[in-house]
Amino acid sequence: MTRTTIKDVALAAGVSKGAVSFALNNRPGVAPATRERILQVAGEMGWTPSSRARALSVSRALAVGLVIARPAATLRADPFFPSFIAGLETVLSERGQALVLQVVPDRQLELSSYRRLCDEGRVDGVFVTDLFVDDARPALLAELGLPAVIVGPALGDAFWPAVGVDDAPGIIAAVEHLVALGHTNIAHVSGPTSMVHGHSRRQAWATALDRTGLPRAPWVESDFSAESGARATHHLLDLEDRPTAIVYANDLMAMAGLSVAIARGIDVPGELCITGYDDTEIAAYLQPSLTTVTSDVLGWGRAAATRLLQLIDDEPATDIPLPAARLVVRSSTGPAATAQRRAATSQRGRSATERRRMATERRRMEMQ
Amino acid sequence: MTRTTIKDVALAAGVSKGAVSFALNNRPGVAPATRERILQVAGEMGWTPSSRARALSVSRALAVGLVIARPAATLRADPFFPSFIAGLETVLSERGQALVLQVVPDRQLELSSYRRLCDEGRVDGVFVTDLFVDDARPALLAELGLPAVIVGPALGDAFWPAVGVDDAPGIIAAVEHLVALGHTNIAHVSGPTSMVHGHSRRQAWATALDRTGLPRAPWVESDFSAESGARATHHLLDLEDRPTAIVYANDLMAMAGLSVAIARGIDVPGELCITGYDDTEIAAYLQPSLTTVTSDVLGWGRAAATRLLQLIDDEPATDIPLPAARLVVRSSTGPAATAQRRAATSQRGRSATERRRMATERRRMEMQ
DNA sequence: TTGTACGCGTTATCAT
DNA sequence: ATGATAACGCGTACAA
Repeated sequence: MTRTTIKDVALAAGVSKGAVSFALNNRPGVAPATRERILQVAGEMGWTPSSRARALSVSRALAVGLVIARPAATLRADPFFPSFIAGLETVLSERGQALVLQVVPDRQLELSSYRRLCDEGRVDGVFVTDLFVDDARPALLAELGLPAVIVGPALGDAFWPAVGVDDAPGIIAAVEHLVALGHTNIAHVSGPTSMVHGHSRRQAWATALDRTGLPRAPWVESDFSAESGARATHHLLDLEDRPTAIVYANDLMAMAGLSVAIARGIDVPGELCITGYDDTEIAAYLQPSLTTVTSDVLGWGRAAATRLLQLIDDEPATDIPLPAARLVVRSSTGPAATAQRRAATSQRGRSATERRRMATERRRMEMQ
Repeated sequence: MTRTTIKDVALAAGVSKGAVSFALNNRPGVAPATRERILQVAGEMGWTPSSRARALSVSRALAVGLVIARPAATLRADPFFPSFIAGLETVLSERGQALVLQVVPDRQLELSSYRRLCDEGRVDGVFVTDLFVDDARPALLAELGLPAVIVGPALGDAFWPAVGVDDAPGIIAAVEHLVALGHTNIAHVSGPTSMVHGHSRRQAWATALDRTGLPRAPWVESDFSAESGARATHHLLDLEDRPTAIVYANDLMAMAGLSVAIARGIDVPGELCITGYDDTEIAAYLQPSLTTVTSDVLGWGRAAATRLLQLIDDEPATDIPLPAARLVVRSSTGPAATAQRRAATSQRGRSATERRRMATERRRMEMQ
């Protein structure tokens, strides 16, 4: 028993292949009665057009590509891709487009990966994620003539459309939240500033500080990993003029930082406030729970997919509104008045035991 | 400027299309000199065979599929898929196979998703993950005649080959580790026992307890989420005969449980020991760091991909050895002698302040 | 080695 | 307006 083809259906319905094709893609030129009969027969025979044949004949891959250039170790800790891909899928699957995924360990292979996807005609367009400040991909894709959507904040001279949740508002909100609580020494642990989202979050932090007229605060460039977050935190806590708050560029580093603080006997948020970015599942369940920035990554994926399909089909771009990144205040941030006083007296003044008592007291209250 | 095809290359090299095809797939029947010249010309013209045309002519999709049936919320917190996919890719990409990924929100859509992938001829085979104890997919795929590899521990009457890291040894090692430390009341927080990995981990826990002759201990069925882990932990800690150790079926629930314990003023590992499963990136950086089970998910992906391609090509199965899941001992587990004593006296005996002092003392030591 | 049929829909051309 | 016919897309594979 071989696969049923359009020919079989045509034969069974007593019409030509063309008629079947027209009926299926409901295009004019087929009498309503005939169309009905054809669809009926096709349904009975359980025929679905072969996407390989279709792809060849329409000169389209009927698929789009996503290349992720990350070592497996850093990929598994990132909550972004699973949600983003889930978002893409909601749009792609209903439009009959497949998602071809490639994972490569570094940026060099990434370029050849895009090139191959294009040369082999596997995809009609691609998503570009994890953009670097100096990224070769947009130019390569322009040269290849392969439609692309940049996933992330728009770059200056964007040849390709960018679809992204701007991360600045979230970071700015975090800083403003801390300022409102009375903090004046708000440090930052950034991602690699060679990456667009590492850079933009650092920039947002600096801008927010400038706006409020606060003096420069220390920052450490890290790489989004737990290990780098821990190291950066140790560095900041060893400073003469220790910050009373640290804004991290992601949750993973923030969580590692939180642990470092606890291990050093520093009370959070009493003596040190911490904010993250991503709103990881576990963030709300930490002790203390993590104040962080959340964004609609699922919607982001939907928007990116929609935009790419428009680009591929030469349709005009519709504006897809995305909710801005939003600060979620939890218990890793708190009033600075207290924090200030405590930080000032922590070395000698108040005893370590007393500080711990206060910390536990607060936890009890949080539990209700 | 239109795409260059095999015809263009043949013309330029002064040979027939067939010759070019033979040369490219280095098959006999072409003189070495001619072959050389053809490849030379093809290289200069930058020609890569169109995978759509190839797919149609060889009656193969040249792609394999992975369908993930998870709501986005639970998908983003799972460290498994990113690593697993990275593992798949190392094998697939070098074999010229594309990975078609589908994400659907529930099990019902999952079935139609596989069916469509097959009917449209998009893939030559698929991976089946997140197997349920009573799962309809193996039968469906057998009926469709679509090659499949079950990702996970082998089921009884496996029609399809299963490739998986057995999770039992890891859980058993965790229990034995706790027993060796002197624990006698070792509870378990499981995943859904309707899922194979939820079931098998619970089973492993029970088996390990039986082996050591310990009495039945309480367990709570949860759903792998942080929220359910927290709830289960509260339940266990409210028991009359409170466990001194809890083995969780994944890190996310374990981390939530850890926070619950801390919030309730219960010292970990002093009064309660905790183990997870997955070895999430953050696990090593928690305070206390989490004892958990690690497995080579990347290698698992490689093995699954290798096996599926063998199945598709009707090649004999080669045995791909996978390292067994391994316990990683960190500081969320500790001597039970102490734990026992403390648990017994915690209500009245030793004061809360004193317990906190000891906890902090230990943290200091961990930091070195 | 070459010529050509084939895989399977889509679409342009043509006849009714 | 309906529907049939045939060319096309691009490699692969077999007969010549």
